[in-house]
Amino acid sequence: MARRPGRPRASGDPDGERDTRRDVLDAAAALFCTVGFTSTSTRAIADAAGVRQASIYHHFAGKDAILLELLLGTVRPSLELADALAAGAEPAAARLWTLVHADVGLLCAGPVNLGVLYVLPEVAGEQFAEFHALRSRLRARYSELATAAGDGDDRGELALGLVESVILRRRDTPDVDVAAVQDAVADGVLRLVGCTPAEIARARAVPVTLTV
Amino acid sequence: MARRPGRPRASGDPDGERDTRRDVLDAAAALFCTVGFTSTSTRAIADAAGVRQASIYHHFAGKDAILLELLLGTVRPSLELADALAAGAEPAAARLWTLVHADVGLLCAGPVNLGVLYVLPEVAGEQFAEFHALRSRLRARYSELATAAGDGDDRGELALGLVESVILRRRDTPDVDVAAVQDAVADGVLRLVGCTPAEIARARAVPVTLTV
DNA sequence: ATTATCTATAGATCTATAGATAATGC
DNA sequence: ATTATCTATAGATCTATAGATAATGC
Repeated sequence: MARRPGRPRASGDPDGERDTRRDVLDAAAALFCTVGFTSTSTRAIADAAGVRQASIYHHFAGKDAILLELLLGTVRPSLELADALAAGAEPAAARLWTLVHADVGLLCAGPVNLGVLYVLPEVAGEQFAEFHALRSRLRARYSELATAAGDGDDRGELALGLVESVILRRRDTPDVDVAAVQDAVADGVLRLVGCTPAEIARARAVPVTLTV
Repeated sequence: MARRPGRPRASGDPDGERDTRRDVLDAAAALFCTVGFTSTSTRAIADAAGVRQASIYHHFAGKDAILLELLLGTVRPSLELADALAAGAEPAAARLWTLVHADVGLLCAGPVNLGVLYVLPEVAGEQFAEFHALRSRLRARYSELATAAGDGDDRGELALGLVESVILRRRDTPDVDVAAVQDAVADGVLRLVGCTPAEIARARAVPVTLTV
C-alpha cells in the first residue's frame, strides 16, 4: 500500500496516509478558536497534529501563514455565495434571506467555531490584508442586498453584524439549535432592514436558485 | 507640594501625582484592545505606563488581574443601567430603546474600544468567572425587556448580539458617527423584536427616568 | 534524487520574584 | 516604619533554523 515518500512520523501513521498539512490546519483551527492565536504555540499545534514542532515549517512559513489559510478558507465560501446571489433574478428580500440563512449555517457548521478567527485581535495585522479585502467585498454585497430588500436605507452593516453575532453566541452557548438560529437570524435581518411580516413570509416562500 | 511616599519613578513624575494603578490600567486597556492579551507583554504595558516592568506587580497579582479589573469596569455600568430600567414603569419598548441607546453609547465612548475585551479568547478562562456572571445577568435583562417589548418571542440574544456588533464595527471603522449609530441600533433592536414603525416612534417619544 | 520527517539548539523572549533604594510619616 | 519604586535575574518558555535520517522514485 503505497506509502508516501519521506521519513515516517515518530508518532505513528502505519499506512503513511495522513495529510500532515491538513492535520496541522485542523489542529491549529481548534486551538486558535478556543485559546487564541498568540497563546497557541507551534509546539501545541504540533502535539495536537501528531508531528514534531519543527515539522510544521516544512508545510508553512510560520504561524501567520497557517492563520491566513484558515481565514481565507472561511470567508471564501461566504463571498462566493454572496456573489452568486447578487446576480440572481429573485426578489432581493428572498436572496438576502437565503444568504443570511446560509451564512449562519456556515458559522454554525463543523466541530470548530471557526468564525471566532475573525475576531482575534491579531487578525488586524497587515499580514492578513488578503483576508480583509475579501471581507470588504462581502460587506459590500450585504449592503447591496440589504438596501434593495428593505425600505431603501442601507442597513447592511447591521445585517452583517446580526449574522456575525452568532459567532459569540455559539461561543457562549455551544449547543445551539442550528436550524432554529438560521431561521431566527434570517427573519431578524429582514425585519431589521424594514420588511413587514407579510413580506418576510413571502421572501421565505420564494425558491432561490444559485447560478454557480 | 505633598509628594507621595515611595521611591519616585525613574521616568519622571516631578510632582509625584501620577496614579500608577490607573496608568497601568489605561495602558493595558489600549494594548489589550488593539494587540490582544497574550500578545501584550507586561513590559509593553510598563513602558506605555511609564514605569519599570516589575513595578506592575506591586499593584496587580499579574496580567490576569489587570484584565479582570478592566472587564468588570466595562460590564458593571451596563448592568447597573439594565437593572434600573428593568424596574422602570414606562412601556417596555421605551425602556429597551433607552438601554440599547445607552449601551451603544458606552461601547463607542472613550478613546479605547473597550468592548473588544469581551471577545478576547483568553476571557473564556475560569479566572474571569466573576465577569461572566455579570454578563449572564445582563443577558437575562435583555431577554426580559426584549420579550416584554416585542411580540412575545424571546429575541433577547439577537438584541444583545446586535448591540455588541458595534464592537466589531468600531474596530473596522474607527470613526463612526456615534449618535447616528445609537439611533440606528436602538431602532433596529425594536424592529428586530417585532415593533412596528409606529410603535418605535412612540417608544422614542417616551421620556424614561432612571431610578438609580 | 527527492521528499518528509526527525533531533538538537540558538537566540529571543516573557513572567514573576528577591532584594536594594528613595521617598514620606511618625 | 511604611510605601512605591527600582535593578537584576532565574527559570520557563517560544520561534525558527541547521543538519541528520528514513522513506519512496527513477
